[in-house]
Amino acid sequence: MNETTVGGMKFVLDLSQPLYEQVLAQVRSSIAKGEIALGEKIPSVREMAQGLKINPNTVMRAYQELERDQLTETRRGQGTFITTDSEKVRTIRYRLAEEAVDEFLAKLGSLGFTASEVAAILRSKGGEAR
Amino acid sequence: MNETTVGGMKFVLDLSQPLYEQVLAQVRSSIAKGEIALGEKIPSVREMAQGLKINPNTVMRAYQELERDQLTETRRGQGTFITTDSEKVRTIRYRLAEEAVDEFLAKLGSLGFTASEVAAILRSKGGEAR
DNA sequence: TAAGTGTATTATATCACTTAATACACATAG
DNA sequence: CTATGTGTATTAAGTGATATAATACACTTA
Repeated sequence: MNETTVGGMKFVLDLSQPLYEQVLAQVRSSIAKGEIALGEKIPSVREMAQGLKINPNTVMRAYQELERDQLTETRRGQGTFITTDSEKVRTIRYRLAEEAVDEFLAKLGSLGFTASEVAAILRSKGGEAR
Repeated sequence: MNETTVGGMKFVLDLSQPLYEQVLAQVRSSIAKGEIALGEKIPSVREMAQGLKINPNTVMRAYQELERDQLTETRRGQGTFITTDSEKVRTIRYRLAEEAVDEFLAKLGSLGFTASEVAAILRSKGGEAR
């Protein structure tokens, strides 16, 4: 596993997905899990780019999407900071969860599984989400 | 909704995903749900391409993946037919379901949801998968 | 003033996807 | 045998998203 740590956050990047989406998802995950404190500064665009060995523009793209979701606030000349509003984090977290659920149910629905079948499958694997 | 019907199967294509994947998924869905009978012939590559207004090569790509999964058998000069082996269909159906479950649990796990939380969310929306 | 922030711009390269145009091998109806 | 309809292969071209590179500018702080 090609694992890198930048600013206290772990990153695993591959080529199966756009890099900016992976960076976005993994920073967001750190925020959602509370692995990074509210109000805390995250690495600068250039730092992150160097640490991950990718282009600053690619990091920028991820950072801008974080700000669009109001998970971060950027202060010109200072850096990018996690929001101090815990309600924002909660909201985004549940929004993303709901999207995942909808997509999941749609996919299983298209395969002809009923709700109770889905529940049964999940019960047999449910131990995996901590 | 840009809906088209070809060979008794409904198709909705958009630009959010590769066309060949959408065709693949929607034919597969028809098979999994039993909307199309085992052994039945599906539209020829050219027919399907014309009906969906896409390139024959794109349809080919979808059809070849169906055959690789052994959901179809192709007979040169005759056409493409749904497998007569119901066990094959069952197998693929569960494989796809399992993949979807794993992906889903991984995603919610990365958002810091526990198994019981996932179960709770699903219970509140479970009515949607038939 | 210098160094470190976010941000914008322009250019280039690469890759997946899609289309287009042909051509070939095979099966079947006439 | 011929015509038509199958799957299949090949080559070429175009498009769009992604990523990199190089540079510049506005702002903050030590």
